[in-house]
Amino acid sequence: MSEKNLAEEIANQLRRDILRGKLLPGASIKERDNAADMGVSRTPLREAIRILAKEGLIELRPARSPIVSTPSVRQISDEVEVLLAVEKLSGELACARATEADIEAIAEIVDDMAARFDTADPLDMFETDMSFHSAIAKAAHNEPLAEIHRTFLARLWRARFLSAIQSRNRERVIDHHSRIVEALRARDRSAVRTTISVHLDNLARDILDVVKREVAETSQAQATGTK
Amino acid sequence: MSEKNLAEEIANQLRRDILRGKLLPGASIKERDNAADMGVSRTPLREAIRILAKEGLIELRPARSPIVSTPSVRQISDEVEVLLAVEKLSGELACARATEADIEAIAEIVDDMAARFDTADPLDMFETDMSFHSAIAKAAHNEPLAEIHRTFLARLWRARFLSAIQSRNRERVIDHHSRIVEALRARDRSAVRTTISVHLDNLARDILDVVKREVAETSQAQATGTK
DNA sequence: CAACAGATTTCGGTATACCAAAAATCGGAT
DNA sequence: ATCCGATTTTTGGTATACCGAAATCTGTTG
Repeated sequence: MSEKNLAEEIANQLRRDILRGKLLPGASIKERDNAADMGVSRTPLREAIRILAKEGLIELRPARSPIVSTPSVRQISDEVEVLLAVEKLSGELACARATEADIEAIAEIVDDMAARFDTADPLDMFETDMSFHSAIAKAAHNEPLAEIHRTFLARLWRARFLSAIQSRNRERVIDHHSRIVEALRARDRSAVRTTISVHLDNLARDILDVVKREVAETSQAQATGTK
Repeated sequence: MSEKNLAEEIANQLRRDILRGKLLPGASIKERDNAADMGVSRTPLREAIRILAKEGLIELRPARSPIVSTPSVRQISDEVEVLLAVEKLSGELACARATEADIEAIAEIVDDMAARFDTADPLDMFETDMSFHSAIAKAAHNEPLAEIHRTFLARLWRARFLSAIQSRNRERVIDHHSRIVEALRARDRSAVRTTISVHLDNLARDILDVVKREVAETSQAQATGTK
C-alpha cells in the first residue's frame, strides 16, 4: 500500500477491519490499547480515529472511548438516500463528460461480472459490483462529488455487503448494469437517470430489509440474554 | 462559543479567519507559528488543520506547510454543481418531511430579509441569505445531507460573499426566495425543484463570473509585478 | 444487604521533546 | 560573478509525559 504518513496507513488498516467485520459495530477503540497493539504511538492513532470519524465509520463520544458506528435504520436510510442522489447525478454528468475510455472501462466491468457469473465467489462479485459504481462516479469528472460517493460507499459498505451475499438477484443486477451502460453509451441523460434509479431503488430496498432484520435479531438476542 | 475541545475551537477560529478573508488563499499555516500566536501547543492546532483540510478549506501538501485553499475555477464550478444538487434534493425531501414549524421558520427568514431590504448592510444581508439556504437543508431532516450542505456552503463561502456584495440583484433574490417558500408551503416537489433550480442557476452564474474575474485580475497583477 | 463516599484506575486532551526530510542559505571553487 | 555543494534551518511527523475528568472499584456504614 505504502502511504505517505502513518496516520493514513493506520486509518486504512482500521477501515479495513471495520468494513470486513473484524471490528464489529459498538466495539470501542481505545487510543492506548490499539496504539500498543499496532506498535505505534497514540498521536497518529488518534489522528486516524479522527479521519474515520469524519468519514462516519467511528463515533466520537465526549470523555469516552470512540466506538465503531452503530448506525440506526434511520441513519442508513438517510445515507442510502444521499448515495442514490449522488449516483444519479454522477450518471447524468457522465453523459456529458465521460470519455469513451471511461465508458469502455465501465462496460468492461459489467462484462467481467457477467462472465464470472456462476464461478465467482460472493465477495469477489461484491467488490466488482462496488467498482462498477465507483467507475460511474469517476466518469462524472467531478472530484468533490466522487469524494462524497467514496465516503457514503464506505459508510454503507457493511450493510451492502450483508445484503449482497444473501440476496440472490445476481441476474437482475447484471441486467440493470447492462442497461445503465447502454444508456451511457447513448449519452442519454434521462435514460441513465431512470436506469440508475431503478437499480438503486431495488438496492435500497434490499439493504433496508437486511438492516431491519439485523436490528430485530440484535434486540431479540439482547432480550433473551437479559432474561 | 464554548466548544468542548480546543481543536474544534481553533478550527472555528481559523475557519472564521479564512471565510472573513483575514487569511487569504495561498497563505501558509505553520504549525509552530500559529500555535504560538494562539497560545496553544501544536497538537490541537494540528488537529484543527486536519479538520479544515477535510472540509476543503485548507490544502495539505506533503512535507510543506498547509496553505489556505486556492480553488481553481474548475473546482469551484464542481462544488457549485454539488451544492446545487444538494439543495434541490433537500427541497424535495423537505416537501415530504418538513414540519409546519420548519416552513414557518424559513418563511420568517424571507420576511426578515424583505423587511430590512434597504437598511441592512451587505454582510448582514448575506448572512441572512445563507441562513435561508441552511434552513432548507435542515428541513429535509436528513443529517448526512445537511452535513454535506454545510461543508460545501463553507467551501463556497468566500466566493459567494464576493458575489453577493457586488451583484445588486437583491430584489431578484427575495422574489426567488418567496417563490421557493410558496412551493414548500404547497409541498409541491416539482415546483420546489424548479424554483430552487432557477434561483441557484443564477447564483452559480454570478459566482463563476466573480471567480473568473478574480483569477484574471490575479494573473494580471502577477504579470505586472513580475515585470 | 444495600447504598453511599472516597480512593483508584482508566482514558482522552494537551503540552513538550525529538527526529528526519526538505528547503534555504552561505561559502568556496571556477 | 556564478554555480554547485555542504551546512544550517525550518517544518511536519512521531513519541512520550503530564493532567484532569469521568468511570469504576471498594470499604464502610446504616
